[in-house]
Amino acid sequence: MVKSKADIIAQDITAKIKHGQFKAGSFLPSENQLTVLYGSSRETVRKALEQLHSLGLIQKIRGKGSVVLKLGKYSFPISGITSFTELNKSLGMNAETKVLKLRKMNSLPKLFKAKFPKQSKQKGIYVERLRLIANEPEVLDCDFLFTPPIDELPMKVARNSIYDYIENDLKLEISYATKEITVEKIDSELQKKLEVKDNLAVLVASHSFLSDTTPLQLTLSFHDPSKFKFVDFARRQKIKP
Amino acid sequence: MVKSKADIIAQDITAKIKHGQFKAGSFLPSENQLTVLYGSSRETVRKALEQLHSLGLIQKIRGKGSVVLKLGKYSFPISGITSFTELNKSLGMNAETKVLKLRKMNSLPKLFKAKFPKQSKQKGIYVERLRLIANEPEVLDCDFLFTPPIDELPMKVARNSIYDYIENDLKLEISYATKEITVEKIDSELQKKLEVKDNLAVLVASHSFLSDTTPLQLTLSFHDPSKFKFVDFARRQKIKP
DNA sequence: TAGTGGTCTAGACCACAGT
DNA sequence: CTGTGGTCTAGACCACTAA
Repeated sequence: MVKSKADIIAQDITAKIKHGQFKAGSFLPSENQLTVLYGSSRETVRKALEQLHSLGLIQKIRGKGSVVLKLGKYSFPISGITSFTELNKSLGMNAETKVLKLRKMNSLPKLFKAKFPKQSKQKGIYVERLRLIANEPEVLDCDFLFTPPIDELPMKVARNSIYDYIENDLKLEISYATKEITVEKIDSELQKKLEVKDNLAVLVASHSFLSDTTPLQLTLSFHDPSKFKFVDFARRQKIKP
Repeated sequence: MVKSKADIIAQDITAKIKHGQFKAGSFLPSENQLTVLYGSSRETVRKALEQLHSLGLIQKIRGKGSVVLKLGKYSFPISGITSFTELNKSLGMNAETKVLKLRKMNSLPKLFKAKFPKQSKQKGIYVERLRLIANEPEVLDCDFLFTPPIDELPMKVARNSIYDYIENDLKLEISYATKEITVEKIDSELQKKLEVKDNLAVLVASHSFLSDTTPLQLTLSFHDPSKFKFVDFARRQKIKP
C-alpha cells in the first residue's frame, strides 16, 4: 500500500499534534500556509486535513481555521479496525497472549453459527486466544480465518500478531469490518477461562474483509464486563437513512 | 446547513441503493459515467463516492469499479450520532418516550460527575427520559444540556426530538461527539425503572459539541443489557497511533 | 489496448470571521 | 477589506484489470 502525498501530510500533522508541536485548542497553520510548507496544492492539503477531521483530531471552522481538539487518551485507536497487538503497543499495556487452540477445520465451528448464520460451509483455521493484562484474563478471542485467502497460520504468528502476518508477510490488504457489540450469557467453561463472577460477557462479533471484498475473518471476542470499555468518536451524518 | 453538489449526488446514489436500483454485489456506473449523469466534474463525483465508501455502502476496487456492499439491516445508522427519535423513525420501531424529569439546574448533577469529572460548574437543563418499545423499558436517557447555548427546553420537545429542536428551531449545528460504552452496576432505583433482573446496565456516555466546538450536551444512556446492541462499520486506518 | 479508479494540480468563485 | 475554509472545475498522469 503506497502512501499518497495527502497521507504523508496527514501523518506528519498527526505526529506534530501528538508531540505537542500543534497544541490542543490552538489553530493549525492555514491551508495556504500548509500548501507552502508541504509544497503541494491546496486540494491535497485539504484531503490530508479531511482525514484528521474524520478521526476527530481537528475541527474546521469556516473563516477562522482548523482547531486542534483535545483528545482523550483512548479516543484515537479503539474504534476502527485495530488489532489487540497494535493496541497493546500503542497504549503500553504490556499484555500477554496465550494460544489455547489452533487448528484447521473444514466447516464453521458451532460457536460462530449463532452470530453468523448466513455463512456457508467453508474451510478455514480456528484460533482461540486468551489475552491477559497484569496476569488477569481480559479477553477471549475466537477467530476463524477463511481458507483461502489464509492457508497456513504458524503458531508463532498466533502468539504475536495475525494482522501483521496478513499485511506484511502475505501482502493482503485488510480493508473493512462490520462489528456488533452485545451482552451475552456464557457457559461455565467460558466463565472459568475469563475468571469472571457473573455469567455475562460483552461480546464483540466482527466480520472483516479484504479490499476486494473477499471475506477474511470472523471474530468473537468475549470481554470481562467489568473491564470492557469501547471508545468512539462520531460525526453527525449528512446522509441519513 | 447548505448541501453541496457532492452531498446531493451522494444522497441520490444512496437512495438508489436503498431502492434496489443499484443492487448489492453489482457495480455502480463508472465515475466517468456518473460525471455525465450528474453534470459535474470527476472530483466532485469522487467526493460523493468517498462519503458512501466511508459509510460502508460501497467498496471501490481499482481497475474494476465501485461495488455496492450488502448491508445488514442495522449497519447504517446506529454508530455515528443519531438520536433515538431518528432511529425510531428509520427502523419503524414504534417507540414511546416518557419524560420523568425536566428542570433547569445551576450545576452539573452528581450522576454525571463520575463519568465527566473534568466538567466545571455550569448551568444547564436536566432531562430524564425513559424509552419504551412494545411497552417494555429499553433505555433510560439522562441528558444535561448546557446553558448557553440551550436556554429553554419545552416539555413538548423533550417528549419528541431534542435534536430536531436544536437543529431546526434553534438553527444550531450539531457536529461531533465522543462516546464511551461500558457495563456498570446500577442501584435498585434504576433497576426498577428499567425493569431488569441483574443489577447491571450497559452505559453509553457521550459528550456532544457544536461545529464551533462549543460543548452542547452530556448524555448517560442506561440500556437493558439483554436488549442492547451496537452495530458499527469500520475501515482500517491509514493513520496509526 | 481501453476502461477503471487514485492522485495531484492551478485556478476560480463563494461564505464567513475579524479588522 | 483581508484571510480563512468550502466548493467546483478541467486536465493531466498513474496503476491496475480485463479482454
